[in-house]
Amino acid sequence: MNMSEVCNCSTCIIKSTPATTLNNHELEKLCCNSVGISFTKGEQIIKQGSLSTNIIYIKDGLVKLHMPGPLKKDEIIKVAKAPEFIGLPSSFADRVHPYSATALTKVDACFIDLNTFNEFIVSNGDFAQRLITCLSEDIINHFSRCASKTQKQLCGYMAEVLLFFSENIFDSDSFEIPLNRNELASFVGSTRESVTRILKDFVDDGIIEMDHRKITILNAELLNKISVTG
Amino acid sequence: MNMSEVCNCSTCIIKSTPATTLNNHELEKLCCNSVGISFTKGEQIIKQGSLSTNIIYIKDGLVKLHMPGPLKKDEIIKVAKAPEFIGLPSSFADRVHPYSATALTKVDACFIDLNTFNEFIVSNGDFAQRLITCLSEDIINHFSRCASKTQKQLCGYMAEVLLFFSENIFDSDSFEIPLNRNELASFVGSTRESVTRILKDFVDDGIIEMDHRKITILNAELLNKISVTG
DNA sequence: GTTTGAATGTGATATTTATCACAAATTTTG
DNA sequence: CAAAATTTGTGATAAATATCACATTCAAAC
Repeated sequence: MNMSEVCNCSTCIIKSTPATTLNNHELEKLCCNSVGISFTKGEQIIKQGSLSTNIIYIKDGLVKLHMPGPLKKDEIIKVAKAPEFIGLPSSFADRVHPYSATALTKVDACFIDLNTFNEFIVSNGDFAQRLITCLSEDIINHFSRCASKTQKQLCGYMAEVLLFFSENIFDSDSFEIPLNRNELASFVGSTRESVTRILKDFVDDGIIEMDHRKITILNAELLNKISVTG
Repeated sequence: MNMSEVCNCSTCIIKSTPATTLNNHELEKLCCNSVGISFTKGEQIIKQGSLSTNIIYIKDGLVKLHMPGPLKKDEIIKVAKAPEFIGLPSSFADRVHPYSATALTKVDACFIDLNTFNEFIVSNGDFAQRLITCLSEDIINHFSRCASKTQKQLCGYMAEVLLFFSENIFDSDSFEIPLNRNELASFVGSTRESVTRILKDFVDDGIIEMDHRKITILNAELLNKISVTG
């Protein structure tokens, strides 16, 4: 964790949507009440159970949100890609984070003082409105992800997840999955062994090519069909 | 659907948390831009795919939020109990409802003009803040429900659902489940037959008493243990 | 009150996925 | 680079749940 980041909110080019509504004065205030922090791969950004005293904005990198499920098993709720806020809901509801967040790559984050953020919400209606949109989109995404997970069987959901990485995260047919098999399992809600087997099936059927974590999608159309069919 | 409700926002005693921050002038405005509508059991309040042009606030009754999952199967996302907003996220994100809402009992609802609501967000910071809290709580609840659903096996999640109805909805050990077996199945993410069997097991083990949809929890402690153990 | 249709229960069976046990490969560490 | 630790693959088996087919009960309509 490196806190020596020198950066200026006014000139920052990776502003969040809400932050684009801030005027110069507000941006200065934001700058004085936030700090840039870098994390290396594997470092914990949010610790489940801790108090949420900062708003966390990811400027660069990939993050996994995960929580120990009702049973002991760790469950990955979401793989988030910068730029994006993480842990927003817990800042406004419980105040205590129900989940952890861990860096999957090198991550640059801004930690913003919660009170300052709240002042913007109260004093700047547009800011509040944009923030509400961010939260709303997050819920809706989660709804559909959850529905897929419950209804599709494993191969269908695995296919969806591969397409998610390809389309939403890496924007490429070829990418290195930032999760090991165990993490993949807790992302799709299954076990390491089952994940291995499904992936092998995809390889055998010529749908993907795989070299450890490196995956190349050879037949996106078929993969999509599997994802849709379930 | 009955639109002849006469009610006054200023004197309304089932105000939403955000609405408690409104001053007299704003309440009057709310009143002019909202309308009370009643629904009978089974009526559709939100139709999936329709445009969200109103904020919907449930003043009385039970509602199910449900959407056709990735496969054809209907999935019940949530059983909501008044007082509560429904369909909030879609009003601020997509504008098109990703799910339907159907009355499980007689329902009294307020349909509030979206523009008016947005004006409050922009002009009244406290209103915005309370609304953000509502949304945040909703996400966090959904996170944990989703985690339970994926990780617990059916009997564990069924137990959780029974306790949910008992504790969160009816506040009683004895209640009439407002869903038929098929709906229950799409709530817990399983099939009608499996739901029947699990429920029967609970009866056989003396954990619940059951007469059709009427359920009495005899051994809440054990039910809770099953829910926690998964 | 019969009739009709929907909802529910139940057994037999098939599928899917988890679990266990261990081997092989890979990465990390000293 | 060797040793240790972690991650991954794989087969055999078990467990959970879905599916199918049909009987039964319940609710609604005439």
